[in-house]
Amino acid sequence: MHMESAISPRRGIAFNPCWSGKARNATQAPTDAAPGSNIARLITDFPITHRRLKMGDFLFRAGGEFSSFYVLNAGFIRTFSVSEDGQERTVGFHLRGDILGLEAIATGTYGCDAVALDVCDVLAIPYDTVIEHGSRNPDLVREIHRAFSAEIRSDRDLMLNLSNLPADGRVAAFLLELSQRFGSRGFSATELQLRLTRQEIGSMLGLKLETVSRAFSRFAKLGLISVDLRQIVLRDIDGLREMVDHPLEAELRGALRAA
Amino acid sequence: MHMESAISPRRGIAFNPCWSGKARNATQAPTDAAPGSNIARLITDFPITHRRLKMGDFLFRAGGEFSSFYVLNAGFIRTFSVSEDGQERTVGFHLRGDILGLEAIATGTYGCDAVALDVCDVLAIPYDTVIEHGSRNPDLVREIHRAFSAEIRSDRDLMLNLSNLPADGRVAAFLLELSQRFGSRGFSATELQLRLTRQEIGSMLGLKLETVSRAFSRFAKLGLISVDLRQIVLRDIDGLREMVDHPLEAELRGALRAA
DNA sequence: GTCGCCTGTTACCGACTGTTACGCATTGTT
DNA sequence: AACAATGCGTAACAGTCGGTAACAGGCGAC
Repeated sequence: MHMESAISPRRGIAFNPCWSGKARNATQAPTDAAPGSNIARLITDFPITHRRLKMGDFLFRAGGEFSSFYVLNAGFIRTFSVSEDGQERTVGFHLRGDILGLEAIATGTYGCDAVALDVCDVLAIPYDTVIEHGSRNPDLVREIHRAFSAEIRSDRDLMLNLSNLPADGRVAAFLLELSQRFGSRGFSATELQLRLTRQEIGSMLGLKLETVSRAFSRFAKLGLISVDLRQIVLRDIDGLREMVDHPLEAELRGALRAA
Repeated sequence: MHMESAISPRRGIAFNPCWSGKARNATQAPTDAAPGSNIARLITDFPITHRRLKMGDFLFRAGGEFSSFYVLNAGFIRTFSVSEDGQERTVGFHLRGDILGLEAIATGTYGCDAVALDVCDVLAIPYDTVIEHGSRNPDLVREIHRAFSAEIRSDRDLMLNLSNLPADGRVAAFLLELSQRFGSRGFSATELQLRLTRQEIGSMLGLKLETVSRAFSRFAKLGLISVDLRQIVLRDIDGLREMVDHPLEAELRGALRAA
């Protein structure tokens, strides 16, 4: 069906261990950095299948039958759901180390679509095998719970942002969160290569693409960032934080400084 | 500290089995109805402590050390988080059968405050004991995963609503969701006793209290509901659904019918 | 009883965001 | 090379929602 990706089963796993480890943001719990890596490390004695995706391939589709969840080993994946009227709404943007498909356990079917934004390498972890291993490996169970729990946390955070911040604040928060996740995974925390269109970003933040565009333009004018299409350079992290915490003042101060 | 509630340890559990069972909404997965009940049923051979709360008591506070999660057996609980600037934002409204505290596993501390809106009876389920039991009871592990997963799902749904619906749509969706949850737990699905202030509802939906108030008034004027302070009677469920799906048309049609 | 406090309702105004439209650059196709 | 399609930036306009304020009702303290 939609499984045109290469499959490469092996014994043991080859989870890329090359993230530099130095968490840039000291306030962040280590489990947040890459929930998937710990789980992958704990699963050492049964075959894991690698799935390779090329750009545009689907890792899973909404409604598809659940049997495995996935740990993203390399590449970028966007998850989104499509409403009855055809509107596509981005749910998340995933980097190396992220876990996908956890939300499918409750109903037995995936709740959203997951599409590769780049060439990806994904570990498929069969759920039944996890359950089986869990009975003799409590650490694995704990680690899975941590991953679940972290997922709930970050969803909650996003929710609070969505419901309480104006457009500029949301966009600033989005950039900061992305920066922090990139940084903790060994990418540059200041030079962000967005793989999402304005449209996709907007649909994740509850904004229209023009609004996202305006926010980027404003930030650039205030010297907070530099924008070149999907290449964003963060120039004033504190300024962006200020934009999240006190959107109005930040706007005013920036305007004064520019004048 | 803040643990002034009565504690009554027992062997085995006495999870109130009196919900009528007939799920009113056939489209709903049974696990959604009361995730906690299944878990409670699976834990039969170790002591569970009941905690009784009176109105205003806290079940847990944000930042408090995590050791147990909780299944609400009777009563109503509101969870909320407080931002640095003192703003209080409602995270959820919980009924009998709901599980609380799952988000705490990742960091080891609770992520929000949970306060009783009424006299409550809560089962405290020590996490360590769950892990221990999980090793010989895979069904328990699965059930916990289902609860986690369902939590993520419902958070996502709420998130999509928040980011994509106008004020009226959000309020209508809130009422419908509440109706369905009340119904599936044996309460009336049409006569809702809100235990939340307009302020608290608004902070959950990303709206100001006046906006919530106005939405209620509009709905009442359109004959969709009757409002008497926190007592709401749903009079036109389909009309409310229409308000969620096509807010503009619903408003117009209603106005025409009223004229 | 009266006062103060809290919750809730309603009105008015202003700010922000969505809508629409247009222009431009890039990419890939014919 | 010309063309269409897509992504992106900008501007004018309109609609929605939040801020402020005034008022009513319930409730407890005094």
